[in-house]
Amino acid sequence: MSVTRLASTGEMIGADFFRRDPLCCARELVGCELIWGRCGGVIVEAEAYNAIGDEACHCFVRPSTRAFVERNQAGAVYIYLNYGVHWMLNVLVKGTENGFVLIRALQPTRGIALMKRRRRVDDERQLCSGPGKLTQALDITIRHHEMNVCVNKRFCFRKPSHSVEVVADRRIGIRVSAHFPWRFTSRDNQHVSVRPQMGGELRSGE
DNA sequence: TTCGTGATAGAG
DNA sequence: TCTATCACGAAG
Repeated sequence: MSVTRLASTGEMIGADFFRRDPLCCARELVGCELIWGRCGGVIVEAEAYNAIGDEACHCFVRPSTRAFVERNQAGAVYIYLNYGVHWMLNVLVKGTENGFVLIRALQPTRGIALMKRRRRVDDERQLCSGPGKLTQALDITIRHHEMNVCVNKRFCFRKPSHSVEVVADRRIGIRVSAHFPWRFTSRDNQHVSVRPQMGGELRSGE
């Protein structure tokens, strides 16, 4: 009986990774493992937000977000409370284009029992299959805001041990600029928050 | 489908 | 001060 292992190589992702552009970072983060203290999981869903020309990015409407970009280095986490309930985990990309990657879903790999207690669910698919779920499972809150994930081995990203097939489709949950195909998911993965639309993959001319 | 929840920003 | 908005999730 074969079991799919989703372990990472152990090689930590450095700041250079985030000194490029948000699309490229979001796409390549799929398959990487997020380590957060005693817990972690493989990223199976991520979205890109561009600081310039993207109405859905907080930079478009929030002066405080633009200030965050100015004062922080690539790899800093940007955390905010959504709908008064859910913390959102983003990573600052500061390079050829500035912006953020929103981490939207994980396939749990470590600290699963602890995450189940925090989430008060037993089904592993319910642990981290959404941006608000994963922050609850990993106990990510505003206290982590502005922490840099490229300098601390306890809170970092690790490169994948194997390549993953990535699907690009429209971003979800936003009311503006949703047409950009800037959501990246791991193909057929059961831990993705919402399955990509049929035919929603990257097509030429989009 | 509806609704809770609080940070943020902008108007008055 | 007041109000609109919001990258969500759970319940029904």
